[in-house]
Amino acid sequence: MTKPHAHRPSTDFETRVYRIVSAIPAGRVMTYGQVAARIGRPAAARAVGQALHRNPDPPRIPCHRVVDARGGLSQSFAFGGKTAQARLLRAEGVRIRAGRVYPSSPR
DNA sequence: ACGTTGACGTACC
DNA sequence: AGGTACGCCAACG
Repeated sequence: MTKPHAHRPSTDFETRVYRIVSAIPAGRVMTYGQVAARIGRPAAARAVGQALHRNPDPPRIPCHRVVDARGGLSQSFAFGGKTAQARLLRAEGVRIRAGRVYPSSPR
């Protein structure tokens, strides 16, 4: 049974993105580019962002731990933008400053 | 099937 | 240092 009726037509790409992001431990962050590179598509950082935007299971997929190359938080983060994301990260011990995680934040 | 969109990245001014 | 321009990739209408 290959997918009876998936209401979520996740593609392989998305599946891999979610899988990698789900594995990011609390207190640590990864960049879109790193996730993309890990999938084998180093230039697909933008697509990674798209996939996270379509995050099917927010509570299960800690997408707040993904930031851009400069450590910048997501402006369009679900419900609250950077504020909400910053709050989640701070709760895990990640230092945020001016909407960005510190340069030396564990990756 | 094509064009547009978007939670990126890097180079350049 | 900050802002602009262009390139990349996958999903969607």
